[in-house]
Amino acid sequence: MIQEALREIQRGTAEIIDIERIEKLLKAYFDEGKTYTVKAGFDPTAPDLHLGHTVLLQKLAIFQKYGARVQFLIGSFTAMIGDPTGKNATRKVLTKEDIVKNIKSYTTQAFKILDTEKTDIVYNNEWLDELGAAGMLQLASNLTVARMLERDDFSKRYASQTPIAVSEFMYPLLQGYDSVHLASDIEIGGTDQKFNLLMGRQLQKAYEIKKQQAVLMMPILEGLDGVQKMSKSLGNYIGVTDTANDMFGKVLSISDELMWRFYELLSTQTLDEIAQLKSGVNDGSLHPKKVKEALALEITARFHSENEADTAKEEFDKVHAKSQIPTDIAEFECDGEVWIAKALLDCNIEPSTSQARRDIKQGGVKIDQEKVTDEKLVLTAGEYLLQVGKRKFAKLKVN
RNA sequence: GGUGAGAUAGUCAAGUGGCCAACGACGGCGGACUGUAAAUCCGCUCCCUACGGGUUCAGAGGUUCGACUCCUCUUCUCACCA
Repeated sequence: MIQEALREIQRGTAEIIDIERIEKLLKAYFDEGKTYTVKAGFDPTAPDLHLGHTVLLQKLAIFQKYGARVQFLIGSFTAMIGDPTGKNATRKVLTKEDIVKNIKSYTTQAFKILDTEKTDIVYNNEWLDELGAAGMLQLASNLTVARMLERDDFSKRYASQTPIAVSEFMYPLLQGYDSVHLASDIEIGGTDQKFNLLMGRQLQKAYEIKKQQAVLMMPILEGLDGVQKMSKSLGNYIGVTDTANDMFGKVLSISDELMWRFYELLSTQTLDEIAQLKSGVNDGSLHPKKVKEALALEITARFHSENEADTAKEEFDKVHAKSQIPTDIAEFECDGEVWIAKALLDCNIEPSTSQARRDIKQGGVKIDQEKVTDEKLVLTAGEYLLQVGKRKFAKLKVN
């Protein structure tokens, strides 16, 4: 029983520090029904979650299955500093209003995966506000500058002459202090959080709370490009609130290599099943596209419904496999005669008339399925279906 | 506080008086090929109803027929010293 739980917990992890402790906690749960706490911090800087976040959430859900109470920590205080992790520039600081606004949409999305009953939402400003300057100084005395600069992202930024604000140095300390206050048994986060997560262990020791959290790190999910981490600012993300169509299409657009990564980190298929799929693709008995479709269906169904996922697939096949026109197309209207380049701009499918001209020149623009060759074309009254490239569509009615 | 180096398009990075809307790389976009994949190949990549015009090289002034390139001040970054 414990072994099985451990296996599930270890799945897809990048690194676990102090696995013995996790084992003990599980044992206490199975033997005596004792619960324990797992902390995970979330930064309410953006209102939307994407699949990268759900990797963590799914792991938390596994823990809940095996007796954990999740401490869903909202970095309401630390958000005002801005976590430097993975950023190459100082993050802009949010106002309290922004944060409150983000939190609500954030938690509703998270509870699509987490068990509400076994989750405590906590805000770190509750205890960090109290800390005060003296508390801060005491906290800061636990860390040397040299050690701080060992951190990968700090040293990189330093080397590339990107500014680092002193306030950013406080971030790992405060995050670590959260673990002291909450007396967490386990904390999970991405590998990029290693420094911060370990700080929790170190501070728990320094503050003598008689326990040191185990640390579990998940790999960082790559974005659609397969290279950089999934993030909103890079625009390579699949959002939890994306429409079923978008979600399905986005999953299908990832590379075959990346697909296995997504399987490992996002699918609920067992590792054995995944291995089977993999060998099937390798010996040619399974088409990789079929496997990718199955993944896209699974993920889409998780955030919408199976019906919607199926519809998304049909829609997708219609548009791309048979190159027909999608069902839902944004519609626009305008008066009088319009120059084609301007029309494309007004319909938001081209960023400028210059770009529109270029695309026309290169044969990338179609009206009612017909390639446009004349870049001076003027649209007179009537209805048109405009298309740029393969995926940008718009309907325009000229009055 | 002192001294020195630096700031160029989405990013990195050339350019040190006219040949610069600015080499190159990456990214992005369009096309071919496909499985809306990846890889590869071709083209494009500031804006403007365009064989022309307008606005760009941190910001503000100045020198010059002419400045991304020279001078002055300002802002920001980095290094060394204190």
